[in-house]
Amino acid sequence: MVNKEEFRKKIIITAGQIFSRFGFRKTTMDEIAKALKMGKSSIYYYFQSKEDIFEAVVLYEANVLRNELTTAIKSVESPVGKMEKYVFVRMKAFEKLSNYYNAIFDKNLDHFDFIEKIREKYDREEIAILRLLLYDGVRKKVFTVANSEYTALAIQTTLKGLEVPLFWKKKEVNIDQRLHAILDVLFKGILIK
Amino acid sequence: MVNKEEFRKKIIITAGQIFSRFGFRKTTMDEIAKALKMGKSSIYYYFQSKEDIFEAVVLYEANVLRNELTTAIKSVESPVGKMEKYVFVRMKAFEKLSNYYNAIFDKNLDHFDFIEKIREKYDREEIAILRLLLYDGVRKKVFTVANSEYTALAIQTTLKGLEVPLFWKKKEVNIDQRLHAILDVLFKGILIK
DNA sequence: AAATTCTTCGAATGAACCGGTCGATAATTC
DNA sequence: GAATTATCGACCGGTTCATTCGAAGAATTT
Repeated sequence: MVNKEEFRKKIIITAGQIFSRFGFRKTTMDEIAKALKMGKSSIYYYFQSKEDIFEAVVLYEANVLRNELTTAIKSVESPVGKMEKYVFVRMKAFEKLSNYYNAIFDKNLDHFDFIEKIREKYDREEIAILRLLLYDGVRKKVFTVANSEYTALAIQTTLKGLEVPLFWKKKEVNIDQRLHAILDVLFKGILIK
Repeated sequence: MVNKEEFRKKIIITAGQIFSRFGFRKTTMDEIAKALKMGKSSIYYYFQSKEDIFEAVVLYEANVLRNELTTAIKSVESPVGKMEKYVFVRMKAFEKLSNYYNAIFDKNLDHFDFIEKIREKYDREEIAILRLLLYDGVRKKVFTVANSEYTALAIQTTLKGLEVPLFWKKKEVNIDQRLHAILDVLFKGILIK
């Protein structure tokens, strides 16, 4: 191995794939080890515990999401496009992540308070981004917003509302459809006539 | 409950959803019971064992697939359309079913020989359908096939080849793309010039 | 309404599983 | 060839899980 840190990352990515598929509980150390073609005990050379791996995965995944989101909004010019892109990428990511959450709501997972921390931090970042998108739209005379802070908060609340069914049942999700509808409403209520 | 058989079916459908998501091994009786809003022990009034439920689910699912396939090919007129539709529906179904298989390849699942039986029966049926589709195409002067039996077998082999990556890794599957390519090749090699 | 049958369930059980430890032993570095 | 780094098999104790069993709640029959 080139480097211990390198290999930790490999573990994080591999474990992340399994976690995201089966959740924390249903994923076993043996599976992770097998996927890495190594003995179960070897993993403990790199991580203290299963929970530690999980934490690292969530941290890593949060970073990936952050990057995806920032590149996503950079890839489009128009305020409407940026907002659309942001919302889509965000929801797509949460769809993928829903299994992590399912795992967490699973049982007595009180000791995962770091998730709460991440979520809070991420929420603040999201508000900031949304406010920026709104502000940019206003500057370009495409949006009309009384108070960007409050509007950003409102949008975030809506997005969180969309998350719920994802974590509720894996059944058919008409998310796309509802997403379009919501964006439509959002813009029609926001755009300068 | 209206009827014991009715309720067995309900169990099969509910259990099927969970099995298809987590596989045989990772699905617990408690989960099935909870999804049915009943005590775990109650399930044993309807089924002898977890394996029995699994068998019933696979049987049921095989039937569903059969129906989907026959209605699919009936929904289109042209031989090319029939063949396309058949192949698409079949691959879509196998994509969904891949988790079942993952479950089976999991461990020492030797006692699931009924799967082998079903597969054999299904393979024979598939050959029959494919041969019919080919024969129909020939009759309508759209296909030109030397020996419909052999050609049907060749097509089936190709389809099975497509299954492999599904059961290999859950990773991004560019199945759709490859499917199109294969159908293209198939028709170009088969169609009357 | 008593008896009988159908259905549900909580508690118990024994076996398998699983996260984590430990000491041995390769593999690599110095 | 000693020291350090990395891997692993075997094991442990607690947990989980499929399954059993007997009790008892509903429903039906007598």
